[in-house]
Amino acid sequence: MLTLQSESHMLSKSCQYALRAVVYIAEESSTTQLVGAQQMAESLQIPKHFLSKILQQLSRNKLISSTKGPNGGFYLSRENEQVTIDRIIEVIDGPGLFTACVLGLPSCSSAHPCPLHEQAVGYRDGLYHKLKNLTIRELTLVTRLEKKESSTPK
Amino acid sequence: MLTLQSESHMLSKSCQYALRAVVYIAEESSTTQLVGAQQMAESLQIPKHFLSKILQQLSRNKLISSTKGPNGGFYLSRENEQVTIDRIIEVIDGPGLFTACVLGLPSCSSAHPCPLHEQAVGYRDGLYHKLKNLTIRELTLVTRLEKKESSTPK
DNA sequence: CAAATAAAAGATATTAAGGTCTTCTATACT
DNA sequence: AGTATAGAAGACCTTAATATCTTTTATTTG
Repeated sequence: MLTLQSESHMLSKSCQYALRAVVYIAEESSTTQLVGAQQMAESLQIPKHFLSKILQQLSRNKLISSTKGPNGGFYLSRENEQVTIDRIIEVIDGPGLFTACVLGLPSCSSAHPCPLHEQAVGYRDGLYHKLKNLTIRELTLVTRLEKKESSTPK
Repeated sequence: MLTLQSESHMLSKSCQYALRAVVYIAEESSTTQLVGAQQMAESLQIPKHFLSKILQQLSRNKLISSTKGPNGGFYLSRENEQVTIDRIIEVIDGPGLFTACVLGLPSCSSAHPCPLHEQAVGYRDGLYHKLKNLTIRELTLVTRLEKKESSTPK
């Protein structure tokens, strides 16, 4: 474990940033009060310009909304709030995570499964199904609920 | 989806190679007939020297065995056959995949869950449990079974 | 013991992800 | 209209993963 080590993390850093940013936008912004990339980068401890790129990409793909100029920033439209988490992952990391073979075999499929196919697919499809039905808005509600619970004295 | 794209794959390429190699060794080698890195690289279509490094790392960590010299190569000892798949992933990619937060938050835990914690942990732990109880030997048996099934005429 | 073989080791190259900086453009407000 | 603000865009740099090449060491076999 000296030289070789990838620290595989399932989602790329870009994608992790994207998800954290979207949650932040959902929580901190409203149609009257937008949230800037600057502020977001500081609060989330993400390099500003790198975050900007990610936000732009999400914006271009209509997953979040933005306005330029003074008091500009990012926010979620009604439509954006219904965007599901799998879409964000798909836009940033591509569809590979939920479709590609765990062993990277192009020929692997349910008809010609690799040795790990069955083990992996169950896990993957389950998560995919949840994420496909989990909207940005719902995700923040979950968070608020969890926060409330964890602040309850035991 | 133009410039930014990570093609996240859950397991690093090194790790995918490692798993494919281990399966290959389990299937093709015996205590009398070892399998060389050369042959393995050709059969599995993996860069030879890169594969060698991975095999060395597995060998150093006692997950596979090797002997040098003519007719040398890699094989699985009795102990190696009982090695579980999670160990291979751990040695190559580190323990992160099964412990780190999906969003990359260091503070995330079941006590202080991130918004995706519950969604991710259930499936992750499920897969981990399976891999932790799946030995190299068992994995090849699964493969053989699947091959047999897929060769059965419908 | 010499020659051949094959893994081990390590230096080096390539590529892609991650991160930074500068310039440009749209918008709001005076 | 002019100026300040903040996102958009793109060039550029750094680091880590991936890949290649060369040398060394251990082992077998004649």
